[in-house]
Amino acid sequence: MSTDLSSARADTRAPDPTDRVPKYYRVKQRLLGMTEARPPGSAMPAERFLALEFRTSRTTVRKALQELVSEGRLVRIQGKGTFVARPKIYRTLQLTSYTEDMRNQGLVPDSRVLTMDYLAAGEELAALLEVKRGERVLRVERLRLAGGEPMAIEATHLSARRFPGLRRKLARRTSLYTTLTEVYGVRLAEADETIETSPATPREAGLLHTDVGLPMLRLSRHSRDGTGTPVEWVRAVYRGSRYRFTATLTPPGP
Amino acid sequence: MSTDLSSARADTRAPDPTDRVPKYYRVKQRLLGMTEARPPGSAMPAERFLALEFRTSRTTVRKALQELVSEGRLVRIQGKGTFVARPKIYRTLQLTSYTEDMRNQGLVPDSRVLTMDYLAAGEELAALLEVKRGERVLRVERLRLAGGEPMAIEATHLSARRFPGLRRKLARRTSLYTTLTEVYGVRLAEADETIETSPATPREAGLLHTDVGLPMLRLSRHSRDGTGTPVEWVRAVYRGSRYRFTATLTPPGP
DNA sequence: CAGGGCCATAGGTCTAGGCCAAGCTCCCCC
DNA sequence: GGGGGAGCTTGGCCTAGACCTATGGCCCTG
Repeated sequence: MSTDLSSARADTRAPDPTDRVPKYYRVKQRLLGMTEARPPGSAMPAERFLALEFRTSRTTVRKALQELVSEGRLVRIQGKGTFVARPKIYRTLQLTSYTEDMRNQGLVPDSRVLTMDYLAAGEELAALLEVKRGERVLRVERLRLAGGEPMAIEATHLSARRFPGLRRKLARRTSLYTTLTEVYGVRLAEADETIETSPATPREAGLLHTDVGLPMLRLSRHSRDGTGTPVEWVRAVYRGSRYRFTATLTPPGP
Repeated sequence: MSTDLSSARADTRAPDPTDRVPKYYRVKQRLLGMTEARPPGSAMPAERFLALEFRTSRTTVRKALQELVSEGRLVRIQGKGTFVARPKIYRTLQLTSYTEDMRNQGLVPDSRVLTMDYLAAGEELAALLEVKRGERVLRVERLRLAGGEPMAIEATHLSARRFPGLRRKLARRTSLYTTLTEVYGVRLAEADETIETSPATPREAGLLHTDVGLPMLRLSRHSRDGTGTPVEWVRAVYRGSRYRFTATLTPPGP
């Protein structure tokens, strides 16, 4: 086990630099084996114990564990321990509501409004919503839960002029999309979505019960109604370790 | 600077646990400021220098730098230094070819075949391609480049029986999709795609000139022709720090 | 003048260990 | 019997430093 380093050094230049495997990565693979052998929810050995067992430092074990956490295979809870995680959830990239989408997977959805306020449209936001610069925009920031677990943070921006009184109406109702249809007669027809990955900020980590710096899936959506007029602009952050997006594609139009 | 921790401890239970900011994160934000003040390609100070300047350990500086790398804001080159990165590239989630998509963004695309071999379909692959278990499947693994820079690894799986001689034909031609259409008369009509994030393996990191463990965007695509028959099954890995996916969505069908 | 080797400097990996914060258990005391 | 705290265990954060490899400039030599 300790000869591998020297043997790697022996062949001065490997044909492709594919073989150099850091020590933490081999630890990770052994841990992965342990993970797969246990049912979700079961406890892993403590970090200090693993460090002894693998004859390495706790730092190295932690790096391996952290990658497994970011893959959604382990969950760490300070003061309790490290546990095998449950499989990822699918999120459909369609114009479906979060509530609907989660129910289809047999999960109990829930939403909590974090903030609901007005702000003055800046350059970019004004262009996206087709309002004048400085016009009032309603921002609704919600925490999305599934089975009691926080899953995503979603900030929706809508023109305050176009949807008067929306703020008060939303205080009582749950679904934004239903309200838009029933009260304002607006139905979403299409949307552009962008997906990328980036690490969690401290605020996001706190709200999502996740660690700072873990990879998140960042999604932004720009939806329009049947006439092509913009309705909403959304920025959402999903826990990368819990989610997976699916979409159905068709060939480019013209 | 050192009172923040004790003040956080003072109020026994903060309303939301949003404020606890690790030291490396504050370092990151200062580095982010430096990043934004410099043009792409310019050099950042050395890690050891930054550690002295911020009165912290090199480990902490490295953690901050690593997050900025994973966000695609910095690039690190061993032996040279750390440099400000260029902005992310968009990849359209449509049934367009990689080549076409990159050209639309003014980038020079290129592909290199890594491996091209046959394998026997396992349970899962057989179901996806609608072939019998054990039937021969052609796997083409390609490295995708843009502007000379490696961007993604793509492994395409196709039924060998349905596309006889494809292997030889692909040796000369560049585009798989064009070959399918012109030689076999097959045109892709729709596809299911799944997107998630997970860390780079050593092999991927080597091929993509990236660091092991950095978040990648993992995409799998299942395409069908006009009759609904499966044509290909693709697994691809894109550099999360360089890419961003976009899709246009429509409401659910029925 | 070209080639080759030395060396300084950059990032890459790993160690050993300190202290903090969150859960849990158990026991003592009222 | 119940409440509260002490003390253990677990993960979270940070330090200081060793040793590695890749790069590139400098200098020496043929």
